[in-house]
Amino acid sequence: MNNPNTLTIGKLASRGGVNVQTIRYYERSGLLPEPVRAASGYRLYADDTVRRLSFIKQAQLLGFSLSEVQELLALRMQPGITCADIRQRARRKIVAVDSKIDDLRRIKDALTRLAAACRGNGPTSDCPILEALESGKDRQ
Amino acid sequence: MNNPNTLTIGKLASRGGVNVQTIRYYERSGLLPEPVRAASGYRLYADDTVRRLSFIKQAQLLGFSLSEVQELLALRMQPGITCADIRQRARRKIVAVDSKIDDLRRIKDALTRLAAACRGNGPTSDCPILEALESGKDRQ
DNA sequence: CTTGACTCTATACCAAGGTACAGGGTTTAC
DNA sequence: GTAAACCCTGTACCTTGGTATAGAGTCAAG
Repeated sequence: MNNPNTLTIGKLASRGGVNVQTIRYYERSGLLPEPVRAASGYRLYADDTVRRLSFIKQAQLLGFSLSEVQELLALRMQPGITCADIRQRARRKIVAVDSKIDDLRRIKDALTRLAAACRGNGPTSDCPILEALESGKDRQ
Repeated sequence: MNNPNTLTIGKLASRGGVNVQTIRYYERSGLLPEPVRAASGYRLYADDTVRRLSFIKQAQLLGFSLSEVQELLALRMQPGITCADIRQRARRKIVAVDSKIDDLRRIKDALTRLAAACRGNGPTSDCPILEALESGKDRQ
């Protein structure tokens, strides 16, 4: 029983490294359960809520949106859900991240081609970069 | 003089492949100049406005934000600005895109490591992915 | 017992890039 | 000559992930 509801929202915020407003926002969004309240109406959190905050932040860092984080949190609690289901989510996210990397790579290639085509002297009226943008021919 | 102001906003929109609202939005944002007006108040555009719309869209596809597009458009008109200035912008954008690619690659690596650590059998309570998220140890 | 720090709710605001709607006037096609 | 299709302005709304502000109540220290 080292888990009494003793954290006020401000303490939870500073331990979790987030803003007080953010915690209330997460509660509104369903990412954090509604906490118990003191007689004054103050929210009181258990210590392990810090870990839940950490979960949310780490998942965000890995590219999961808050609604995806919510799904992960919900999955975790559902009986019959296995590790494989979670891994499935991770794999789908890997595919999505890969696709974004490809997009950016194509963008980079197009920019690189344009920058190489531009000799860097002469007025902007002759700039191949600007010409490509106008005619829409920068993607080969 | 094959450039009279004959395009209504709807025709410009369909030729440019954008929404009528979008054109008005671009005007508000300073990306498109205020067009001349018919006696009725209707906007009338020259044919080459289609090229300007194309410029905007292509630059967006290359990762430029609308405010950056605005800068490019402004640069183009400034006397004394050369091709090299434009190329400079392109190179800065390449660096930014590269940095985003690196971020995504790090994310992908972390996800891949986690997915590999997960054997896929067993309950979610033992899932290494979920554990990593909770303890914040997924980045090595 | 007062002052400052904390908390409460409700609401508004931010970026970015638009989209939608209301309530009117205009133009075009039949 | 009328109905559909178009255009006008102004305003509100959307997403995502929060942040800020107002006005009020509460808690802890001196």
